[in-house]
Amino acid sequence: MSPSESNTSTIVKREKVILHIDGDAFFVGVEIAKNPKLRGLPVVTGQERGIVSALSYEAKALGIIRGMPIFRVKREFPMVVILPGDYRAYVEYSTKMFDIVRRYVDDVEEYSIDECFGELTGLDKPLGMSYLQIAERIKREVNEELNLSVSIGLASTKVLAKVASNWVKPNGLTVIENKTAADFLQKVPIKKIWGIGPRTAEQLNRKGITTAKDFYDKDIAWIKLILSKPYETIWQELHGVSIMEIDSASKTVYSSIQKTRSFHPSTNDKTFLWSQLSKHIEDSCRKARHFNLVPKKFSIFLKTKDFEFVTALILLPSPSNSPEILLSLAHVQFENIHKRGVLYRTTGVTLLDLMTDFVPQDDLFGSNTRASKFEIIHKQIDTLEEKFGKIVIYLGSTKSAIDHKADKGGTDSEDLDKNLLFL
DNA sequence: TCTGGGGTCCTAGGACCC
DNA sequence: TCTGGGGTCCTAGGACCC
Repeated sequence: MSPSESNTSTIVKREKVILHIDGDAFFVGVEIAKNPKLRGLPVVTGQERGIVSALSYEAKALGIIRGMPIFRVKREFPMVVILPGDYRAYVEYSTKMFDIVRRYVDDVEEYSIDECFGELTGLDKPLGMSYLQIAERIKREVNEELNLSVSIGLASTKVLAKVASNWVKPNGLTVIENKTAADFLQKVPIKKIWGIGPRTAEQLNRKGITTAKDFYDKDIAWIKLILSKPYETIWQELHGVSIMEIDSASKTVYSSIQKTRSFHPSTNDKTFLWSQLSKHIEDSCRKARHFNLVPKKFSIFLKTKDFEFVTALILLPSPSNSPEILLSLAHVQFENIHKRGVLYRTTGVTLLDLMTDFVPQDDLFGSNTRASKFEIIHKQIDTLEEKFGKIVIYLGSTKSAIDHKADKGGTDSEDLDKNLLFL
């Protein structure tokens, strides 16, 4: 190589090849894989939640939609098979699906339980297959080994790969080349593009942009002028310029931990609302301890019947994942934000500014000494709970939230009584 | 007392995703 | 989709500092 060549950074910008794989009606797909007799039947999951979480294509054809109350499904569509969610199995199948992709691809981003991206760029030569053949192999192996239907997209960017995998569903395999991207985008409503939600779609609609092609045809300067950075990225990606990297670092750290629950009917009952928050604080702290994370602050919120948020942000004097500490601070704020006569439908807690491996420093006022005692207790409780394989111990302030759940569950209430202990 | 210009850090809130 | 639960990222604006 001559000096001039090496100087002029002769990095040929090779187009990337990105694969996106998306499970078809994943939860229901797993249920069918577990029990093939269900194939071809209208099936929904979500029995335990009281609303439809996932549904088979046959169920969709009947007019059932996600979020529909289970009682309505029972009443209006008695032929439908209603199943409780089996999250363990979904995770298991998900892992197996990603493992199949990893047989061919090193760089895999697990985007959600039923979706991943894979970086195929340059793998055609070593694998001795075309990119399309690699995708076909992956698809066939998932189909045959897991009895699972998936749709795959192949394109030069993540955003286009998402468009592609969505193009033919279920059981599709679609390639979008940069040359033909515009033709595809003509038939895609702008709100269907990954990263463009209802707010931005509406804003764009008002400016006459209704299809992804309309957006594609705009000048980048125009995009910059009226939208923010993420939308510039989307525009570039639609044009085949890969900006978004495949993020294969496996996800073990969280930057926040959230627990929320809605209930029906909405209520103003202070004791009940507080016990819900109490449970959320306990559950979120438990999760934080499990991942060895400690929040520096946290927020509590109430959502009104009309979907209005009221939140309170609380700074911890010293980082802690002991619920007792958070509870005492949260209680004051709860008193502040709870308004008489307002009906609430949801409560929630978010742990924020999570630090890892926190070792409490002693301070002059001994507040950390207090925290340490709680920490010791919780460590012991966590060990105990792990041994029994289920949660056995809650604080007294949480009791009525648990009782409420038992009421709703009906048959579980005996079980719950036997295995729960309140401090 | 008033006047600049420019940098960093933090926060609240908005928007999005599955 | 009249709306479940769990997340992430970006940005405008304020505080504070030369």
